[in-house]
Formats: sequence, structure tokens, C-alpha cells
Amino acid sequence: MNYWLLKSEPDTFSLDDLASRPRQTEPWDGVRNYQARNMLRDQMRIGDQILFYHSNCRIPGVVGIAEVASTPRADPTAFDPQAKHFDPKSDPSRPRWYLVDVRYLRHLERTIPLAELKHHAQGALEGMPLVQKGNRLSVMPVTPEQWRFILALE
DNA sequence: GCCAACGTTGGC
DNA sequence: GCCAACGTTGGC
Repeated sequence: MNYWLLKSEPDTFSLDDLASRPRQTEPWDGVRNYQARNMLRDQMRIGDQILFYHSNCRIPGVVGIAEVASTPRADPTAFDPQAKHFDPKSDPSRPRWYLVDVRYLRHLERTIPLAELKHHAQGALEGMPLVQKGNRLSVMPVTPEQWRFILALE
């Protein structure tokens, strides 16, 4: 099993939104970054555990736990001219973008702010893209050690 | 293949 | 709202 961190802007789609979906599950569409796509498409497995992160908000940080609930498949929003992340270069016969379903598991007892995680950028979280300057990856791997460390802060 | 211009991300 | 950092695009 793998561990991941997924970023989402709570104004667009929050952990509460995920929790209130039917079956508490949502297709994670709109990923349009190749690095993120490759991890999602090639490495995500059903049951992988996810740190759910809120970005671009008052207190950015890890807010909950989710899990991968499907195998990767083509992202249909890339084919839809009306969709926000429509990509004319993605074709159903040769999809460029992929998604997995994400299922809600739980909220953390408290938000673990990015500012707090950054205290450990030279320690337990060394090398984690999230705490490195200028990083913009919205899908990133988390090591088992980082996973345990972050949840121990809860 | 280089790189300037441009668009986006996302913390602050 | 600002702006640094980064990825992508496209002319050459």
C-alpha cells in the first residue's frame, strides 16, 4: 500500500464536500500536471491512503484522511469542451489525463497547518515536496515515516 | 533545442 | 491582492 498527499482548494472542493458526497466518494478530476498524472496513473492502487490537504485558504494544512477507491481511468472532463479543464489534445482513444476515485475516511481532530509542518522541513519531513519552497505539486507521495510523523502531530 | 513569454499555483 | 516559483508553449 502507498501513501499520498492530495491538495484541494476548499472553496472549490473541501473535505466536507467529499464527506457529503454519495458513498463519500468523488472522482479526482482536473489533474493537469504530468508529474502528478504519472503518479496517479502508474502508482495509485485501491486502498492507498491519502492525506487530504487544503490549499489556497486561510490556514493551509492537512485536514483529513481519504483513500483511493478505484483503479486509474481516463479523466472524462478532459474531453468535455464545457469543462473547466478541457484539453483538446486529450482524446478518448488516447487519453492524456487520468483520475482515480477518492473516498472519505475521516477528519483529523485538528488541522495540521503547513506552517507547523514546515518546522520539520529539516527534520522528519526532509525532502517532502510540500514543505519545500516553491513547490506546486498537487499530488505527491508520502513515505510511511512521514505519514506516521504527521499523524502523530494530530 | 533554446529560451522568452505567458499562465497558474498557492503562500502570505 | 501581491508576487515568487514553476510548468508549458511556441517562435526561432
